[in-house]
Amino acid sequence: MGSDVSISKKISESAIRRLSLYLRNLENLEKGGRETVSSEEMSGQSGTTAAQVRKDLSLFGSFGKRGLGYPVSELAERIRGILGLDRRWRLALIGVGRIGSALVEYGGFGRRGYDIVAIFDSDESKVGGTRGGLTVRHVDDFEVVAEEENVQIVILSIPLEAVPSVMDRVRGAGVRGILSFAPTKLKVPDGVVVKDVNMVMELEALSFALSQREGEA
Amino acid sequence: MGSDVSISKKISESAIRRLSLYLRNLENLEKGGRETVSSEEMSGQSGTTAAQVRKDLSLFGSFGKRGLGYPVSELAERIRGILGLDRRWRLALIGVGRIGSALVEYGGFGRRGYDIVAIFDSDESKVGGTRGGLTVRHVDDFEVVAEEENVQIVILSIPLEAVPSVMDRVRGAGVRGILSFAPTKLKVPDGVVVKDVNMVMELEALSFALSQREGEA
DNA sequence: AGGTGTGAACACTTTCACAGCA
DNA sequence: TGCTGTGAAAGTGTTCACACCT
Repeated sequence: MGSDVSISKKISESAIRRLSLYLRNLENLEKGGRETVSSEEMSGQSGTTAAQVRKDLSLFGSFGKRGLGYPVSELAERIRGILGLDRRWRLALIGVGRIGSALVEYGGFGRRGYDIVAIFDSDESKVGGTRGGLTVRHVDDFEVVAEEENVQIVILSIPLEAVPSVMDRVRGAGVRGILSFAPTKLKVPDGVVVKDVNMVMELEALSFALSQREGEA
Repeated sequence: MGSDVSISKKISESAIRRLSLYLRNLENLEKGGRETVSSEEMSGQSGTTAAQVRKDLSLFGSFGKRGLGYPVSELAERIRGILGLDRRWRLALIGVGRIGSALVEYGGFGRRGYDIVAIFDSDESKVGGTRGGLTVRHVDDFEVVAEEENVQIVILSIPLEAVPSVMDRVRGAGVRGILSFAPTKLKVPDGVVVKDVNMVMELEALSFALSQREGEA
């Protein structure tokens, strides 16, 4: 039955991350005018194996042609569909510190379907200022504005001590997705999805690996 | 010779990430003056299970006391040792754009043992300027300076198109660890460890999860 | 009693290897 | 022939359950 749409299997986190990587590589190939690509070549660009690429793609359907490979543009389009990038998302950013400001001013999110529609801070001296063309609002107004602006995803770039109070507001607003830069495991109700970006954790994984290596040979 | 040092078992990436999280939670407990903590409580703060916590810790030794739990300060100290945080690391940052500047100016790395000792860019108009008290050097000087300054880890906050030329220099300098914000899989020689921080990938994993949910119920 | 440390069972992910289609 | 799609095998990571120590 052509139930192409709703996926019943459980898709792993890592498979999704790889899809995201494949997509970026496909988009580069597309720019170069390439028509088809093999799982072998895709694996080289993604640091994985050809079998892994085929398995990942086969979770969502049969996109390739045997003997030929995958059609570049079509596959890219399919992956965009899978990742929910065939639509636009409305984001709010809370915490206009160094990282928060850098993110708003970066402006590259829009190109990938993510529109930052409102930004917030609790610091009165920042409220009313602008970043990347948006006016900083007070975080006390978050629930109202989030509703008005139909915010679906929140980017949290706030320090540890701000987490409890800010999270009360975020939960109150019924936001379903959070991209968190806060250095802690957020507590959220069922149904809310959190992804963490944690530089310190990555650095620590790095120093662990380097320390290990020193011990050897 | 307590064979405490070199670990023979294979330690998973995820176990290390959890250790990093445990450490942060332990340091918070320490501030609150807590003496001991159970795997049960640690699991609550880390979003995992008590068994997982015990397994993770047991990979490196027996730090707890049956019937009592783990001594907070001592365990924190042990984890710091495991993660290679009982020493200082010398970092260089390449790419003083928005993200790069935010990272240097953040200044919080020093507190955790990571000293940024030099910063680089290829943009002549930025070279000679300062960020967080450091003078921006030209990336052409990277190899020389990295040697002089004994750089062990590089933070790469550069755009895609700069990757090939910058990576030539980084490889040439014999750096062993890279924390990359570049939106691609870096190609490095054996023995060089790379950790990626990729916000777009996390956002895409988020929109995938949210899209899935919409299909349901 | 209370809570760790850990082998054994289970669950999930990746790799292999090959049938089958263009 | 060339390369996909996929069951089956191998490998990894997580959970269970309980012996054992304080």
